[in-house]
Amino acid sequence: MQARLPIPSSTLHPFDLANVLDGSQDFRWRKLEQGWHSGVLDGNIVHIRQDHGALEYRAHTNLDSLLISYFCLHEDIDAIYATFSSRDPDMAALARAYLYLRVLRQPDPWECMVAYICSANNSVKSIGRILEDIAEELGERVQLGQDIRYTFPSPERVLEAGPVPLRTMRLGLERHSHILHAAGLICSGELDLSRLSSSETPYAEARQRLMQLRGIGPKIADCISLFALNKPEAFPIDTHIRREFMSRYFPTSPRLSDKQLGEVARARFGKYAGWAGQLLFKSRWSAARGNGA
DNA sequence: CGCCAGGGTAGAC
DNA sequence: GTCTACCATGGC
Repeated sequence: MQARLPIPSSTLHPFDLANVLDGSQDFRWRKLEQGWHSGVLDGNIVHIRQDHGALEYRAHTNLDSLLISYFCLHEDIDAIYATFSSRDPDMAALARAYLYLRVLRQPDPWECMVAYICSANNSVKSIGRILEDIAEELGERVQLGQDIRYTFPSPERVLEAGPVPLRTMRLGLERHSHILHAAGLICSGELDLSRLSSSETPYAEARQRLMQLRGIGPKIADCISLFALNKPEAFPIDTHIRREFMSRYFPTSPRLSDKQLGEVARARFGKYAGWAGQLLFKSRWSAARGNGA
């Protein structure tokens, strides 16, 4: 089936699909021809492209609500940006440079968890390759037109497959055991990701729970909280954001610890600190890759 | 060939 | 609490 979703118009922060998907948050999107993008969301293969003020997609079932949530089409984007850019000229300038940027709300916290466990000391390209390898080996084949993709396997599927497939993939840095460990906790009910995703679970609690897992430290717990658990105040601190934040705001002060930096950032940017952090990341990331914007 | 990649961990102080 | 070596793999 084909469908169209209207995109709420914003002159301040217009929607730009290609740039939104290039944000290095969700690693499995592929570019097709004529502006189409191929993705696998929550077990569904989907093709998307932007047609001016609408999002056009092809899928086997109606994915309206899933896509609205994923792209935050129901949110007041201008209001979100206003929370951190109205009182911060520097951040307002950065927001103008990256008008389109959005924090995606990934539908499967488990997949997001695996992705960012694999992100430790690894390149974005390698992370994407690992996720595709896991999907092709343990997921289910899905097809749309000539496009063949694989769903991301459930924790139950990963657990039942055991250590051999993951070990064979040579993920490096004990990542295979970290993934299997997390899958075991989810399947036994010791780790309830849907509860952590609930608005009743505060950011600090979700973060602390995630950090009890092997291979998940402060940074990766923040990434999962921000990208998949609906905790917009999570502020992942990596080398890019640290350098960008310190050079912009504290160029001469001594080094802040990660904990201090996170607290300062939340005090400065407020509830949507994570969105501000993504702007900082985008700035540093684009510069490092030689892109002007 | 060497260096780096959206860090985490254990062990030392 | 902070600092350090080490971790495995692929890209460039």
